[in-house]
Amino acid sequence: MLSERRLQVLRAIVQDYVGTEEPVGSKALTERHSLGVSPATVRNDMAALEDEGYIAQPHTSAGRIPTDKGYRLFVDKLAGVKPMTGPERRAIQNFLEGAVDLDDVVARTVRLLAQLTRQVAVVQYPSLTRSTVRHVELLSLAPARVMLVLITDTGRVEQRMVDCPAPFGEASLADLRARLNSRVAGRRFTDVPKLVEDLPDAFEHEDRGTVTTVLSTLLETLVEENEERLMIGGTANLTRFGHDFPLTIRPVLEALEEQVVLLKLLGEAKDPGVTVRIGHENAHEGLNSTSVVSVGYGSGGEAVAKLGVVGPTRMDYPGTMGAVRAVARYVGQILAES
Amino acid sequence: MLSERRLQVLRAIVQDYVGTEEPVGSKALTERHSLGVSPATVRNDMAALEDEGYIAQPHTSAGRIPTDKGYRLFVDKLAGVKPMTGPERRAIQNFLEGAVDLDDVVARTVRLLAQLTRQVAVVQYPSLTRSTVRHVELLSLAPARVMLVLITDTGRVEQRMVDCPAPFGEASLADLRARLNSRVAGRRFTDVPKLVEDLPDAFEHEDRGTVTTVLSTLLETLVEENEERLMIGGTANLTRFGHDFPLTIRPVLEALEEQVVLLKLLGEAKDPGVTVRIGHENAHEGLNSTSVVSVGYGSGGEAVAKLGVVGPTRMDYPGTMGAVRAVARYVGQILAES
DNA sequence: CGCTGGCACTCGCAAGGGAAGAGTGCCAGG
DNA sequence: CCTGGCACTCTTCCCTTGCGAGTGCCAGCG
Repeated sequence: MLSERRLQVLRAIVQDYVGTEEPVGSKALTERHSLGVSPATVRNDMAALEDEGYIAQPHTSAGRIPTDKGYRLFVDKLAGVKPMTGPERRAIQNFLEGAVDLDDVVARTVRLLAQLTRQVAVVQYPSLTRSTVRHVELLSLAPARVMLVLITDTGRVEQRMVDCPAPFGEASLADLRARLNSRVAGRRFTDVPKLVEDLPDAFEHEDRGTVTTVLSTLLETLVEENEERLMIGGTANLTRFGHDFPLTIRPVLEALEEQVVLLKLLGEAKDPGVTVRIGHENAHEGLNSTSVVSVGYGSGGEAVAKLGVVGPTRMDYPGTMGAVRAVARYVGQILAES
Repeated sequence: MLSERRLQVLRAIVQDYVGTEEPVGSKALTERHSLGVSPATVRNDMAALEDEGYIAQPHTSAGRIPTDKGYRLFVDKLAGVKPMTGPERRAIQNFLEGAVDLDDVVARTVRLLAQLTRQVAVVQYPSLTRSTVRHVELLSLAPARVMLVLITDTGRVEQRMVDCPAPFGEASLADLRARLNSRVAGRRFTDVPKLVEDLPDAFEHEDRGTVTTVLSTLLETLVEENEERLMIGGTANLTRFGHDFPLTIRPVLEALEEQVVLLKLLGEAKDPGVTVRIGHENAHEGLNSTSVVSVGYGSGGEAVAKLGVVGPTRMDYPGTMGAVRAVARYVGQILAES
């Protein structure tokens, strides 16, 4: 177990390193923080912290930098979440309120997060599977061609083209539309399959094929998980990564292009609160020198999607966590209103 | 006027520099290209080319590199567009054919372009203003709340919420929907305002306010030009920019985040064919060391949107132009089919 | 008149060699 | 258990030197 002072030393190291981006030595530490002890004592503490794996030195004659384990301890025990100031809150609210549609909400959120944290922001569109159905619309485009439009309570719209096995009359279409909506409107996506399974029985034999086709397209749309879209922004902030950054930035950019990777990344957040994954805790190897701060957001009490930022492990954790949490909260409000 | 041989020297310099990324000297040139003259002669030609501003030398004792003006001459006079090979064409087609919806088409196009050119790809969504209306749908969400869904022939879907001044019955809504569609379906967006201007007259007095509101929302959606969305990808290719790239890459990333800038960039393409803007020809100053290769694409004969790539001025122009042109062509086909 | 080989010159770049400085670990004393 | 002192280890920076690539110019040749 580490003594209280050693924890303070670790905290000081993290703070200084985050600020200066340079390995921090014992002398500088005692000068900048009033620890009440001499550099020599700090050196002993540092040696102990290094033995435990919380810090490391890049070269023999350099100062110490925190390891992933060190950051982890810092985040878990030593740092709180820095709340946003009043003006910041108001700015967030103002900025988000101007949004005209879901795309716009997401776009604004990304920009906002990127600006606040000065890092790369990732925002997932409200997930289909956790939303409820607001309305299903069917449009006849040709005798045997129907367009299916699905509208969710979060304002998201999905559309699919359906090629019917047989021509489908306007009357039947209207009938299907009405029956479908009366069953699924307002229901959760996960409940929809059960709710519609006996629907074809209500139709004439000749229409059943088409009804079945339409329904299966609907179900496909509902479960289609690769339809989990997201938006990223603030990639220009990657240039603040560090000195050796050509090597670092490349895999990060590549990872950011892989939606699958990103979704998994955000998806790992399980806590109701802000989740932080540091360095090697990220499964994807291109992101081994980055940390991901993420949180769920949603219109009601429950999270329908995630958002977060990706930055260097050397980041201002309290500030970033504060910003992420605040933005998620306000986005949730905006979604609830619309 | 430059002699034929000097033009060949310029072409050789561009080709070599693009290949090696290093300033090219007179000796290397004569070795790699059979110009039929000695290095000394080439030196004279180089001096002349430098006087004319087509090439420059980074340091006194280095080889020459092409200037923007040099690239311009190369693109205009010295290089053709390299057509895609058969297998490449087939790969493009296969890759694009799997798309399920417009978003997917655009996403695939971006990935494809980025991979083919190994550069940053930018694809604009088919513009609203140049498309035609496939269908307008109206959904009653609450007594005085209507959702307007607009579907275009390119498969794009836009939706807006409309708060009505007065409650609006289902019957009136159905009436409006029918009248609206019979007038505008299949028509070009630009014609819509004229087509609907007398529509409120057909309704009862009490509904006119609502009809007017719905219509004006529709018109807003049609003209809303900042709704010009686009998708970018392949940013990881930025790391191949060059050695001094931390300085170069930053402004480029920043420019790429500004949709406005990008749209303007693509928009500048006026030619029916592939447009190339080299270095300082780009208005935006962050893109002074990049070239933009863009072209319009569309489902029919007419272009409804643009796509292109952004890369270092030192790029393989013939290959890039070929890829951009081919992709645009196939995307157009895909859009026409859907 | 244009091309060619030769030659002197310029300069950037890489390698080598100190010198300086930062930071550490350890030890003896309070 | 903390502190000041001290020897030691590296990295970093700077300066010098040598090399090589590439140029520009010139005299000669077809």
